[in-house]
Amino acid sequence: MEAALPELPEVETVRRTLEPAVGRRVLGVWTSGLPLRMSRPVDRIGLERAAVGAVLGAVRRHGKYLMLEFEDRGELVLVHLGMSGRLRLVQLREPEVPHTHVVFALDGARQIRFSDPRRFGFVDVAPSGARMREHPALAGLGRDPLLERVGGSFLHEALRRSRQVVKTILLDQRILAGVGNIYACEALWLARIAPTVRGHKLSRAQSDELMRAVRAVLRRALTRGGTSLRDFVDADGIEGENAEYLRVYGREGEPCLRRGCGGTIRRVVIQGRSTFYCPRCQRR
DNA sequence: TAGAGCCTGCGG
DNA sequence: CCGCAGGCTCTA
Repeated sequence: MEAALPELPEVETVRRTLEPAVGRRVLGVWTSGLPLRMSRPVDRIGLERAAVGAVLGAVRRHGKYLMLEFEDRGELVLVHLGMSGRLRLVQLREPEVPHTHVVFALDGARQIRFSDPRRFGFVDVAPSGARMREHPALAGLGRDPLLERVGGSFLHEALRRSRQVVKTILLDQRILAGVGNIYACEALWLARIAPTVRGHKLSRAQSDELMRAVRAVLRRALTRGGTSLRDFVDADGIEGENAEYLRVYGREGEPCLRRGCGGTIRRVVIQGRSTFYCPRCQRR
């Protein structure tokens, strides 16, 4: 079992752990100089303009994106954790982990540090407030299932418009923001829908059930996210926690955990991603 | 719209 | 020691 990838619940957990930094002033910004997502360099000048000298006003999230908002500034700092990104609020004296790429020095001998071995994540500057969506990463972002009321009708409409299989649609951040590979698998299992079904084949009732399953899976993971993060320093802690609540992900060849099903979990590749499901109880 | 590419760690 | 892991962007 692998450690939790940063999907919506993990990102929300990170957001909460950053809250104590609100009210602190940014004294400086340091960058490693290495390029991050898509080999793009970090805009250090922009980060300084947006943050240095300002007081952190809020830490917000939409989907898998984090936004650091500052008081009396027209820009915010946008963070995506990619696959292996970490954003941590630490004491100055805490040793720096390898692959640290951006550090915000705060008053009170604290730092916010972004580390990311694979460099699939990024830290960038975006306009704050209503103009936030001018940043290309946020422009087409869909609805956040935990921040907004998203009904089955919304999902049903998106499914009807598409010729893609349902799992691909769940992963489309332009529709629902925050669902990743693991929770897409988990939600489909919970809703008893096979990942390979074409979206437009789903009934309104199935869409309702799937939307409820998405929320349930994300909420459940979020309640355990705090636990995972506390155990985070202790790397083994996360894995145990993860394995405990994942019903299908990573369980190829193992028995389906649905009561009375008796099926065996299968792995298929959809859109180049491992997809786990039970061919017995998840309807095609 | 499908597939390549980005990247490092780690499992086989 | 090769190849898989995967979120997102870009290209054909």
